Amino acid sequence: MDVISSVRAADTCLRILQQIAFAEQPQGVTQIAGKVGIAKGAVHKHLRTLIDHGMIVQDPTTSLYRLGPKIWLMGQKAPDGQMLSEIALPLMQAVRDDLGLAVVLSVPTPKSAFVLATLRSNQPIDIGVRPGSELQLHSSAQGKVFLAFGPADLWNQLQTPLEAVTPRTTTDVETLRRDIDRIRQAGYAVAPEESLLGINALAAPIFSATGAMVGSIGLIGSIQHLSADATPHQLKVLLDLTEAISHRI
Amino acid sequence: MDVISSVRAADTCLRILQQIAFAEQPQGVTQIAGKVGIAKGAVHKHLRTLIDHGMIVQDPTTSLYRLGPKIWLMGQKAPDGQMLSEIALPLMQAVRDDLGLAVVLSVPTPKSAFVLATLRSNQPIDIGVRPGSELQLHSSAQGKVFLAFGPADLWNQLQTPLEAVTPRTTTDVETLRRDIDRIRQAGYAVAPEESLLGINALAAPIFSATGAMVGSIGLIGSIQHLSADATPHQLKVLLDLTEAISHRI
DNA sequence: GAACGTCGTTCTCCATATGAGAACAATTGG
DNA sequence: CCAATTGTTCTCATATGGAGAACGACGTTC
Repeated sequence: MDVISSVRAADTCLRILQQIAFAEQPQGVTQIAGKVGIAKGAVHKHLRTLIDHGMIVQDPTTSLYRLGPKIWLMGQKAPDGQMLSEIALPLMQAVRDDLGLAVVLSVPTPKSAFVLATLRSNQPIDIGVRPGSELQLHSSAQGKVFLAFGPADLWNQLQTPLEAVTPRTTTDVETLRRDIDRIRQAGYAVAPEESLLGINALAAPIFSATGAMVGSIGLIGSIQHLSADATPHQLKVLLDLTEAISHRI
Repeated sequence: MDVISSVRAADTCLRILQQIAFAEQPQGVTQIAGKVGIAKGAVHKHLRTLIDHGMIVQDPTTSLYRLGPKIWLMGQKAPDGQMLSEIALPLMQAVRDDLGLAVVLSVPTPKSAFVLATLRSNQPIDIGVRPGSELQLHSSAQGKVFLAFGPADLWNQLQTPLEAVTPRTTTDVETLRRDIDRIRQAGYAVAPEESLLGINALAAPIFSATGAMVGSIGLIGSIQHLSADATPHQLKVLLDLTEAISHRI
């Protein structure tokens, strides 16, 4: 029962680490145990391990846990993020100001689209995506971009049956495949209300100099501002943006 | 035999992650297995787990492993590093240019002094410390600063018997205790040839606004440039630096 | 101030996940 | 073409991780 396995305890450890990393505030043992779904005692052992490595620290007064210095240094050494978001963010900003839509930068993981940086829309009712979120491959515009332009084995990572996140999510594999083919031809993806009713997304890929897909930009907006058929202006701005970023990498 | 335990597999996982993070180049399975000291097969399982979480990525062409985007984002969210090194680095730079010695910023972990950032000396033969290194508490100037000014339980974390890194390392606990007392009074530590023969270090603590010790600055140089009795000028520059940093946190 | 609720921490114990080691597959270089 | 590297997968005995309960330390409430 070991076949093609990963390490359970390590998985738990990383889930705990993520929980702490992407929480708004320092977390307590009970809180973490609840979210990760394992016993308090076990979580405590993991936290001790993480502390021993300097990955997290425990506030001496509140006894809550937060990220430690080693994580920061490791982050400095991660190659892609730095470049992508230093190059991409200024350009994204211009697009957000032009269109008034939320702009999202994400990169592919083996099973999702990982949100690296976001700019919230500047509308009164603003829409945003939390950095650190992972968007499903089949129910988001950025995910579908990755399926269309990413490595072939991404397709195999798809969890079937496809989860119906909303009534408008594509759950039929064959339909999805045709959608992906269309996206590959068009060079961009739309996902009207596939992740959340009332919300639409438009996304296009970013390529490195070697031609490999390294990420994507997504525009997010309510169906009022971003219809299922994107306006030519929105499309042009998006594709100009992704091309500009691709060009500078 | 569980008592006061941590999680072995998680420990292994984090050691592997560090190995990848602080290596100069992308690492292969065999290389990692060698350095971490566990079987290749086991390492492979851990790497798969880390990939599943987006912590690392495997280069498709070379099949080597390097840090992934999630680490970068987590690094952005780590609170202390950002502040410390944004505030400290410019001030450190001035000191390096003034004295020509290597300047090291480190923070305490439960069992070591963790090197966050360094400026190498600008001499022809330059001396430096790798960021990500962990200096022992008893055999380095910065470690002794932490013992003197840090939380009391750091002292209990000391591995006895004390390892004799060099012939001049203090290995007697009582001698070390007296040394620490002296450091606490003087406000700075020296560690002539205690880590490496021919090399001396001078260090002083950084305090937060609440009076807690949050890190230290170390000056590193050959015994020619930095003698066991530091010059008044060197001492003044160091203490001015740590005070300036403490003041701005 | 006593009884309560909640927190972080520690303990015991058993099903089981883990890591050693060997074998396999896939490259690479001589 | 063989030899010597890699990265990957497999099997299996045994160490180990997680459930659950109990503990000690706070803070709150009546």
